[in-house]
Amino acid sequence: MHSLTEENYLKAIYRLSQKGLDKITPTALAEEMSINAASVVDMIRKLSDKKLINYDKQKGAKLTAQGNKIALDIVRKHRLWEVFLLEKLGYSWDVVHEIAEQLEHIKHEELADRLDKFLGYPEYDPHGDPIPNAKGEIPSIANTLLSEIEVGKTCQVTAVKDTSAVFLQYLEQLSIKIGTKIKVLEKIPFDASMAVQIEKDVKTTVSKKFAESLFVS
Amino acid sequence: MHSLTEENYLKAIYRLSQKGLDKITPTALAEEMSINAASVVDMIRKLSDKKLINYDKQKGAKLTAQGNKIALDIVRKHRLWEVFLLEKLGYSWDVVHEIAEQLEHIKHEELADRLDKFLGYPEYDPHGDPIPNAKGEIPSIANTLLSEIEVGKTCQVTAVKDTSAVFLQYLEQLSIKIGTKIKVLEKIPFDASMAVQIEKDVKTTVSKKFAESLFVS
DNA sequence: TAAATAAATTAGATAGCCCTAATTTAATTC
DNA sequence: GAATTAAATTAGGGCTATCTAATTTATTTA
Repeated sequence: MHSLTEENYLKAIYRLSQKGLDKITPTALAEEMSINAASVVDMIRKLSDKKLINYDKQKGAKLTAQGNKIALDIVRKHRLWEVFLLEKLGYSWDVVHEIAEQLEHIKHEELADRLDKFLGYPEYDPHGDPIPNAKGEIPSIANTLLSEIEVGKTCQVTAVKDTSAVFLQYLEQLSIKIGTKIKVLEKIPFDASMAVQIEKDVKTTVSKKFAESLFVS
Repeated sequence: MHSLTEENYLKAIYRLSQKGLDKITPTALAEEMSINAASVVDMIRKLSDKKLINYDKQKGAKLTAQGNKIALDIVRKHRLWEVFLLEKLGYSWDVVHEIAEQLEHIKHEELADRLDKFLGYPEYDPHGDPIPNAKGEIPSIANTLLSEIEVGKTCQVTAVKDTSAVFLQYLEQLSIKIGTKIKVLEKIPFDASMAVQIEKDVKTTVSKKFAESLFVS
């Protein structure tokens, strides 16, 4: 069996590789997990011994098939619980993450599947992240940023790239959620900010940072 | 903050005092928790230092007001999650306990209250145990055993005293659940077994052990 | 009450996961 | 390429929660 801590390492490795990091180094992991690099080195050895990752100083850490399966399972549970917390318990999307960080480690054979069924087999979590299905298949992921949309075009929010509470609260304030339509009215060359129209009424200006934190399609 | 382990000790102490044990000794706790008595002694010191319990070699361990509050909170969450698992995820009542053992430790300010609301403010868990409300008030508890019912009388199942999987599965097999009506047809003096009728049709004989494991009213 | 038994406690270890402070190794920069 | 800087690793601890093996203290029992 694997411990809660091991699961968190696997998840972090998964997350970093999803981010497109080609080489997952102890330092990168330490940074990601807010932990000391020396501790990471210990755990890397442990996970290697258990054949959950392969580690090579040149190539960094990579999940093995087995490690990937565990990581995906945690991610699946995390995102399902997020849906539960938001839809059933009425939590706001800036809070669900931290609770799901705990819930994702609850262990029981059928739990994920039963939860999945109860929630109606959702494909995306409240932040727009795809939920792996029981087979470990993942719906395609959004990759166009709001900042890439041309002036005059309208797009629809598919996911958030930044899931920090401050950003999510700001979105809440602007009434932006997954599915919200946004029309790009103008791009200001000076600071790459954008004038946008949110769902027929609201017009506002958002920063470069903002436009690069929202996925759209 | 208190650790998961501390919570489990507090819960065990609570459970033993609910069972009517007047003196909660290290040995009793060790037995209850399937743990070594020496470990218990250590933790008793720790919990005393934190003022969550009072310990006295003569009187044994007692929860302080603060310790009781934590224990009640865990019990509340445990029982609410059991209701969730049974009613929403369709788990059977012999399984919900072990999963709730994990879920009860999930920490978030409003979680218990939101779950409570979502479930419609249930008063009893699937085993008939009372669920403390947000104020820590507990509905009255069943205390009449099936074995105490006189011949000819009919009673109704309110709770199970024994929550082991084998017993619960046996009840399932007999179609006995909370609320089921049972009529006592005969008591056999030889071994204190009982002939009973379950809800108008089924007649069967149950052992002394069985009759002492079901609460009725 | 003395002896035997049981319970409580202490002492000393261990495993898991983390840390700081070297040290070694690799990558940059001058 | 030598010097500097950064990253990886090792060495040595710390803390929590557990254990086993004494030892001390109570409680029974003969």
